Amino acid sequence: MSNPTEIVTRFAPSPTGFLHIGGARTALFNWLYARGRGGRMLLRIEDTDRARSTEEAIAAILDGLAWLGLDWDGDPVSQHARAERHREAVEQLLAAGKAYRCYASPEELAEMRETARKEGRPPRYDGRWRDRDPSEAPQGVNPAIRLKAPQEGETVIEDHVQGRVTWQNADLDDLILLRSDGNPTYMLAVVVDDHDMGVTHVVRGDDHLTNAARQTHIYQALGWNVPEWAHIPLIHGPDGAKLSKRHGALGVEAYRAMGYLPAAMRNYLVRLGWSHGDHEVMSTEQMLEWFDLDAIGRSAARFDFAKLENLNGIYMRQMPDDDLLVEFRRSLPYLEGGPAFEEKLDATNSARLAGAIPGLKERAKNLTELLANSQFLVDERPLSLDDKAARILDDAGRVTLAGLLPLLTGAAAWDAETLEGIVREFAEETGRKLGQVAQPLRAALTGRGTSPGIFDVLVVLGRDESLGRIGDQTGVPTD
RNA sequence: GCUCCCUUCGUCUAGCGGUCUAGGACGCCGCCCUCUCACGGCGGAAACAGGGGUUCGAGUCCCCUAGGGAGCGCCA
Repeated sequence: MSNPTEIVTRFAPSPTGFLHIGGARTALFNWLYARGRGGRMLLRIEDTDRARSTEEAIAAILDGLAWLGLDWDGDPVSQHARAERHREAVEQLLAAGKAYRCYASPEELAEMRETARKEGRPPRYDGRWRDRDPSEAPQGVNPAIRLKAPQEGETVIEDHVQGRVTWQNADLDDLILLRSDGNPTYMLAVVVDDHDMGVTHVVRGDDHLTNAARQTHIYQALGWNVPEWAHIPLIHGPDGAKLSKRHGALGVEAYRAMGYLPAAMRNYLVRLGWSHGDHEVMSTEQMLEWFDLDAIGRSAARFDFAKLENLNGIYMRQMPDDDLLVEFRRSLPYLEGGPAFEEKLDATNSARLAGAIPGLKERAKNLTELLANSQFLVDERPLSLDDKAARILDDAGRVTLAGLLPLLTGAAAWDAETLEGIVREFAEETGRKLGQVAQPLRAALTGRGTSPGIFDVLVVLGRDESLGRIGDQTGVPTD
């Protein structure tokens, strides 16, 4: 029922851990390519390794994709569940004489690799059972099934990213299709599944590049069309080495916990290895329109937190206040200290938060910072002061506040314009610079040395709370 | 060891033989704005890995060297 020219991609993670950052980018590329061209993206869980696959990992991967805003068509396919079909394909190959039973023991195999290495040849199977008569099979040994791969000539793949890549068939060996316990190998399963699922474009990490050559042999033996390939470079850590846990190879949920926005994450990831002229910030719509496999670079990119941070800040500032507020509240359960903050969001504090968002979002590059900078809104009197605030509220600072308090108490209206007028006038008449008044005020109102504009803070906290907090620092009780 | 891939500012990249005295972004430095911190604005330092070719002309094409990466399993 599928359109013959329709593009079908797939993301095929193995559920042995979380969705790491490289996998997330691979998924994004698959998604962009398919969705940008009216095609479909499928999801397949490569769970043939039963010992290492877990339900939790599957859940984490689906959750990570959902958070990133990447969806797929149909139900996720379990590779393990298709083992019968994989065996069936091998029977077909056996019947056609394109595969054979191999009785070589693990010891023999190890020895083969050893000698090959010594002689400066690539370590590979020597094909000792390739043309041997079945009657020579040892008793009581279950054979593995190997592909009878071409031994001469060369195998060429035309890759959308890597270009034309050529291997001498002599350097490739007869890979195992079915293990001696009857279970299909990854190499076989991938080919059969991609074919059956109608995948037209295989977009994956370039650690699979050589696999493409060997898988091509399987496609050819089965008489199937070879899909289009796009092997994208891996992401490296800041030091240029393979991305490891101490770099950025965290699960995407870790980025959520650090307070990054999914949209910013997508934008950062898509620019790693791909670009469209000088465009740095682009909407998802633009990505879908511009993204192309042929424009992906061939060299590995390093993961740079500073740039992610900057992009995330841009997204936060660009986002409408209401949207950011929703996103922020939704992420609270995942942020450190978020749940405690959430508990304090009664009607009053929620209103304060909503009112403070415009001033807050200019000053935070991620939601974790936004949370930290929002803390003063829900803190209870009397506020505890951080070091900087304590220094500002020295004797002189307290005297200043004591002088200002009555004027604020008598404010005709509690809006930014009126309050600014009062404070500026007070500063002028008492021969102080505005900063000499604003800073003590800030310290008293927020308990910190930095905050959004002080007049906005006064308005957001409201008259009673503001006067109360100032009073707490002058020793003059107001309620 | 063998096979394959890669190499432009610290980082992500633009560049698809002449428009490159190499452009943008992050980061960094300086100045401005300013009630703090940010935002914003302006300016600055900063790269074609090295060597050979090809060509009238090379960051762009070819080769070599060096450096980096990936793969070489009855793992995926």
